[in-house]
Amino acid sequence: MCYCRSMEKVTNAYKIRHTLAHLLVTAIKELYPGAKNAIGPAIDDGFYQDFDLPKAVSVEDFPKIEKKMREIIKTWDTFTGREVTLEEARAEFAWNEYKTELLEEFASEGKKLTFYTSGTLVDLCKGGHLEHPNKDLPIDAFKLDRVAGAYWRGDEKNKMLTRIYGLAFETKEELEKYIDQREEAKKRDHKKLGKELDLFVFSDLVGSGMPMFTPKGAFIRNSIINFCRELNAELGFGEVHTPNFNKAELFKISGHYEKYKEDMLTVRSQYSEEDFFLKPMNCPQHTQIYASRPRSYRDLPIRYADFANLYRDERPGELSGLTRLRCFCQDDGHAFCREDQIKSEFENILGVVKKALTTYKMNYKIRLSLWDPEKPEKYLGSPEVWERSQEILENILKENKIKYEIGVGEAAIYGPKMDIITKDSLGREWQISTIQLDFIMPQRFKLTYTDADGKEKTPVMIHRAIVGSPERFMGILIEHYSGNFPLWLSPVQIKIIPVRENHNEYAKNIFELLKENNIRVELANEDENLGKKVRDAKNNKIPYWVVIGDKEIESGKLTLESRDGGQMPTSEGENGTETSKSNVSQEELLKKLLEEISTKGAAPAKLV
RNA sequence: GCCGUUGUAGCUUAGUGGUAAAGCACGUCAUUGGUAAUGACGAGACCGUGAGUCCGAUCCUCACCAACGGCUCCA
Repeated sequence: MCYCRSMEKVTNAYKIRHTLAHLLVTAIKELYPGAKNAIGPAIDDGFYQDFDLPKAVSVEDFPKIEKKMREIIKTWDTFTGREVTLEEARAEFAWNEYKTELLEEFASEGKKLTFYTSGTLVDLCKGGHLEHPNKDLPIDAFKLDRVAGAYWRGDEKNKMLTRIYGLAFETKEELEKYIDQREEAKKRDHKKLGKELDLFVFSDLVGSGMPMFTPKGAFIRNSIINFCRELNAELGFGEVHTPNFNKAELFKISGHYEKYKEDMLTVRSQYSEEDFFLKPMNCPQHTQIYASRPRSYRDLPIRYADFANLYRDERPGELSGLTRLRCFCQDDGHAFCREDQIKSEFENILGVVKKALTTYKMNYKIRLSLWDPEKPEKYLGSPEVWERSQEILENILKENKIKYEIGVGEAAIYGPKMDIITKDSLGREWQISTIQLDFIMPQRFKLTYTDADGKEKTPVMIHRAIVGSPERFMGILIEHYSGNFPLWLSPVQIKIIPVRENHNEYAKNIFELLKENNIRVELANEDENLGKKVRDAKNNKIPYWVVIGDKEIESGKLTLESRDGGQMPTSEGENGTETSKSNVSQEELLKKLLEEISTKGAAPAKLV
């Protein structure tokens, strides 16, 4: 069965991948009698195929399955299709409830039913195969990759099927290249680099999804937060400080209790009947700061920022490094404003988001996240309010000529949003920045302001985050920079390396000079040889180091060396590239460092 | 939570039904060395946790915990 999306381009690689999915079906049905095949599309790096299997398949069975596939392919001369009647289709797939469900659905939608045949295979399919599989399929350019569970039709209420993933390319070389690239990407993995560079740790005793940041890691996390603070000040967001747990009542009014109770952690007090909850977000509390005194239309927008810890009871299988945690924070902010202020508020925030991501040299895309009108129960508020608020957001993007894609069903429970999406080293997408429009929460908390005409009105609430969650963002940044943090984010910025013991004193003077100027400097005065000291600096991905020996002392000039040849690190950058050397005076060194730190480097971020 | 994989020293890994090996890192001593591995010696692990089978379990079985890759979810 194929799952060809009509938009999909039927390239040769597509045909190969799609044909392989059919081939896998045939092999599995021979090796596992009683196996039922469900869907099996071509994907970016190969294909997958879902099965309902009589017994478990594990990766150890892959060689046997691949061998069978290579046998069967010899018997596939042609791949031909023909249209069939609903009756014929029903009869052919009476044994397979998944196919039956699909063919009934296609028929009811008035779609044509087609069977495709090759060798002994007969499958319900739209087409898009190699015409002569035995001649055209490169049999050494595919490899079964992994096995995973997947719910039938993506619904967790349905039966879990076995999904077998395969890698497939047009040539063996491409396959090998892809596997190598994936290995390389794994070297950038923030979980691996986080350990190697001593940035954060987990402990079985502390619990899963609860990272502890070491001094170096905490430095980076704090630097990310402090940069958010600078940007918040620019936008007029005043930082507030709020408690970590609240009465349940707060979340009942906000609506989170009803919709997200399962994801909230309970706190019990021996002095009160009702449970408390560790807060999974800050917005309800911020409404109460707003509500603490009467507000005039002249006061708006009123803007609060918050970096409080948040707690979410994520399911164990969903946790992942720093990108998905149970305890984390957001660079959260809420603006309460009038309707006529929505546009400028959004534009200002968009501008600052762009500035931040430009500074970090991140690539990103913008998604307009809308509600799913077919599942209104997932959201708060009436369809009219949703239509109106979605239109406002879309118009802002259009007027500012900003490229965006639409994400149906990606909205927050209380309103539509603009999300900034970026990728990790393995190509998985993560939301970072977000700007959300909310007409609902202010109503639920009965927030008001007095308008120019003396009447009480309800403000609009804008929820926003510049980097999303500093922890997640740090994980993505580690991969983005391959651990080669720019100078302003580096826990250690420069290392002073004396060649021999008798150079230690001179080196110490330079160390003190830099330290007095708030440069994060280390002195390598341990009794080790030069090679080892330099190696340590490189392994720790320290941006700069200075070697001090007789030459330097005589000339009064320093030999400054840089981790990345003087270039700012890129996501393609890696350890071990050539370093650059230059001779500078102490004053020049200090000036150069201070300038690079204060500007944070600068080059336009690419909108992809 | 579900499907699959994994868990041996700080790190990376080897290995076995009879309580375990190596490299790096670490410590001591020697080496005063000009840019990715100076030498010698030493210390370091009840083999994720708990139970079971066995004369005996790191190894086999079960349960739990945790990590990784997916699915679902992601305020």
